[in-house]
Amino acid sequence: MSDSQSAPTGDIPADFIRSIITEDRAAGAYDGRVVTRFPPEPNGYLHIGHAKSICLNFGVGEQYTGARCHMRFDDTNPTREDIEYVESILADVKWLGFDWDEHLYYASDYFEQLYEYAEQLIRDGNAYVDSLTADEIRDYRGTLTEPGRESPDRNRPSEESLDLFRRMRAGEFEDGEYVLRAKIDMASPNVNMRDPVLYRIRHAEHHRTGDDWCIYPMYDYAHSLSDSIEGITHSLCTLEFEDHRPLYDWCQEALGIYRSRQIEFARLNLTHTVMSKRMLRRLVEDEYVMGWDDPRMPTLSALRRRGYTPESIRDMCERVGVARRNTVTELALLEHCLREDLNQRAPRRMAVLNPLKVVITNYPEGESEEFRAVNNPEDDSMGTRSVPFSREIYIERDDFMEDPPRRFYRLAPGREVRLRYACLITCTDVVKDVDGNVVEVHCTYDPESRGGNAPDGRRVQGTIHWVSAAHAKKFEIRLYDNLFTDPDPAGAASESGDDFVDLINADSLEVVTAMVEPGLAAAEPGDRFQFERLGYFCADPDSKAGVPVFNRTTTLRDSWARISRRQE
RNA sequence: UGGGGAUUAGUCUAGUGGUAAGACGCCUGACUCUGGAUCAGGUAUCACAGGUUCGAAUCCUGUAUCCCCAGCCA
Repeated sequence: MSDSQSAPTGDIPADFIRSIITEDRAAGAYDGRVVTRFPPEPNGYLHIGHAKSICLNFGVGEQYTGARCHMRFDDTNPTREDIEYVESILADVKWLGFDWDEHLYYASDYFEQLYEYAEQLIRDGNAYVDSLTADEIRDYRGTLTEPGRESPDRNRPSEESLDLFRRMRAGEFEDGEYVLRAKIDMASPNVNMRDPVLYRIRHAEHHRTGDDWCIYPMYDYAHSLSDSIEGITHSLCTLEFEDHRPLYDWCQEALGIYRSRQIEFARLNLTHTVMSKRMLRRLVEDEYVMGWDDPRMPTLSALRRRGYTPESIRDMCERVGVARRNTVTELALLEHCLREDLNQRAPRRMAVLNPLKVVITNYPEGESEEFRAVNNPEDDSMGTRSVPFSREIYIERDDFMEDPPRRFYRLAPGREVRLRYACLITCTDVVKDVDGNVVEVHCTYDPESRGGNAPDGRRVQGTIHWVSAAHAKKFEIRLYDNLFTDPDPAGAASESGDDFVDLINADSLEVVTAMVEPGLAAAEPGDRFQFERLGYFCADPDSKAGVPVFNRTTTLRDSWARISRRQE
């Protein structure tokens, strides 16, 4: 048996971070506690990349007994933040299925305490108020290969710095007049350690503290201390903060406060999309997409609207794992996770996206009947439904070919196929317009095959979906394709010197009016279905009562498409 | 030699001195009232070059390539 106290709950993935945590527990570090945190700045919408961090931090918080994960907003820059973002972020984390219980925090809640700590740094000679301008500070900082120079204010007596710092807080100075700097090492090979700025003056209204403050702490300082204040044991962040770790440690050490450990991991990148905030904002603001939740965006709100399940996203994050290597995960993995999930739970329906009329010439005019259709072959408990059938139906244009190639086993002149759940039909005639386009197909049906099989046991190769013309509803369906056909749009753009928006897939959105089975009129926004042989679809919030609008979440795997492509 | 990281199949991840594992993708085939799902099989010698060792993806040395850092952003 395992030793009870340090035993993790359930199966824990063996990534390097969890290995560290498990070892720490076994060694009794942090009194056996495990506390992580997810710390976004409320200045934008969460995207699929954030999902990895959320799954990691909240995942760890769930997997070890007694562990927890704090939800914390790193709201230290009032000029770019807004309450709108904190609300959307909270909603997205909840949607993914995570819970912070009562542990919702804001760095801004610690402003007073952070200020006190800053005074302590000054008193201890570990920080000073500097009057250099932003340009001068940059100049004094040196370069990557040359050491920096000390500011003339570096040896300002601490009483004087203390006085100036208090007056900074009191609002006696303009933005930029003074900053508080840590006194570390201007010659450090790590430029982050060359007396980094800890506080700046910003006469701006903060979305939570209003105008209580006109000085705001910088990220490195606020983050390190917030972690310490909350007793975070493992502070998990992305690779680009690696060079900040010495400063993170310095802040806690100089103050002699609780020590947290920062551990960096590689962020998630996905093919066929962009993930940088700058690019996503551009797509929205220049109206290449309809908004942050346009179903083609990689934001969590967009994926939700498109029909992705939170389970599929979490599954993908788990499969991708956690490591320190910069990588790009194939979109195909996310799509696989999605299909696997939806295959189990999405009820089946029939819809024809690109209709071709079929007249069943030996079926009595004006009559109709109903066939029993299985709602989900993967789950009997989902039951069956009845689908109306009549003399005229619609089938998919792609399911008929006048002159079919090898291995095409759908409808063609003289061929017999099965209408799913209904009966066998044989094509007897083709009606064309003056230009020679097929506008209608005539078939006969075998009355003995009602239900789908012929009593003589003969087999057909193809089964196609259909909708009764007399009963069909016409609904709008939005078909989405990747926003970028290039797997690495950001990389391709920077390599060729093009603007990344020039790489946008012109066919990323196609709107069609489809013929669908009548029962679908009752679909509510958010309802997901599999339209048989086509893909997964989700009713959009744009739906009106009785008139849903569907988004295609993703297609089904299509091996015929691959075969026919290869035959060309 | 500015500093810090990384390098295992098309992609992601495991393996931490004993003869490369899993997932996605792709390819074969079986099955099928979704060309879906499912099932079976296939798909790399571990960036490179040396060295240590009976034995190296794992240890040592060197080389190469890629990523991050010079905001009063996070």
